[in-house]
Amino acid sequence: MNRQSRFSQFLESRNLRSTAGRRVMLQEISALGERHFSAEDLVARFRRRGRAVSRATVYRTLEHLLAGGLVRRLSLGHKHSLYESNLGRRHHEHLICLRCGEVTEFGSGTLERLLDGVCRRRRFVAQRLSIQLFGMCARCAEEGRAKRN
Amino acid sequence: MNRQSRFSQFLESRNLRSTAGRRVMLQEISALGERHFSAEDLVARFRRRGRAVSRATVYRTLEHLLAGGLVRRLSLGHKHSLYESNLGRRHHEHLICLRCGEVTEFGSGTLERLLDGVCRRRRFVAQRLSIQLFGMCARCAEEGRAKRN
DNA sequence: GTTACTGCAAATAGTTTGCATGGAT
DNA sequence: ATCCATGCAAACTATTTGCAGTAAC
Repeated sequence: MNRQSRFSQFLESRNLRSTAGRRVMLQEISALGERHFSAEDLVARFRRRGRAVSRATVYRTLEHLLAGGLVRRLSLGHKHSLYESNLGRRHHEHLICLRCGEVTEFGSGTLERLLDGVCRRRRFVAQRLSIQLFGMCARCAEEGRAKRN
Repeated sequence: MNRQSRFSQFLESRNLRSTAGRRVMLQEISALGERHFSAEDLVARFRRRGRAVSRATVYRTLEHLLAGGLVRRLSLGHKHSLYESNLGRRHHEHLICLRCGEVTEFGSGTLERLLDGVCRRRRFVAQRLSIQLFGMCARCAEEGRAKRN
């Protein structure tokens, strides 16, 4: 099932209406592919393309997309949230470089199985994982080493 | 090495001064044991005990304690940060119940080794892990099941 | 004596909300 | 016709900051 129809279905299932703003948002988010984006990024992109969607609507729609599992919200150490499209993507988590800000992704079946085990043992029903490793990427670590020598 | 002397040492190493406010904060945080607390919690506790430390100082001192590794900052899904004392504690991560808000901890050597491997392979130097599982605790899941039947 | 620390209040930034109007069903 | 969605601006919340006075070294 594609993004469009998943969204329509979600809207219908909750008695939400298919409006221009919502369709544009879904479209724009699809266009962003695997990139991370903030609410503000979206507002700016809409402006640039002359299809204004207000900040309020962006935030409200993001809530719906989150509830419907079409996007994922990330906490990568900024005071604002970032989001990423969540359709047709393998589960993954993030490595964040504290020096240059680079964000890379990693996924691991072993990791997921391990956490599944943790949950099963505690009869905890996980709905959402949030895993981030903060540190220094290879390049920055290398530069740091060079400087110290 | 105990908390007090680790803190003194940290202050000294950075040319920071040992002030009343900072000592009181360290004390109060020790008294909180393994509990999680917000910046605001601390301000309130100081008020109640008649040893006022201003909000600004609380935030500024928390920064130092974080830098010195004496406390850890947690993102448990609120808009404010929570903190926990980080001395004499085994590494652990958190399970957060989205229904009742209960937070439980879990630690796993296997998990740490696994993530170490991920980092080594990418030559990423991890400084800090942030792992949260959001979902439903055993009790809430049970109640949910009961209600649906 | 020098320099760092503190408290206050104001500033900041991201996000949320009330309300009047417009649009989907 | 109903009731949900939108835009605007104002509200809100956690956190940060400038500054003038105070305390540690």
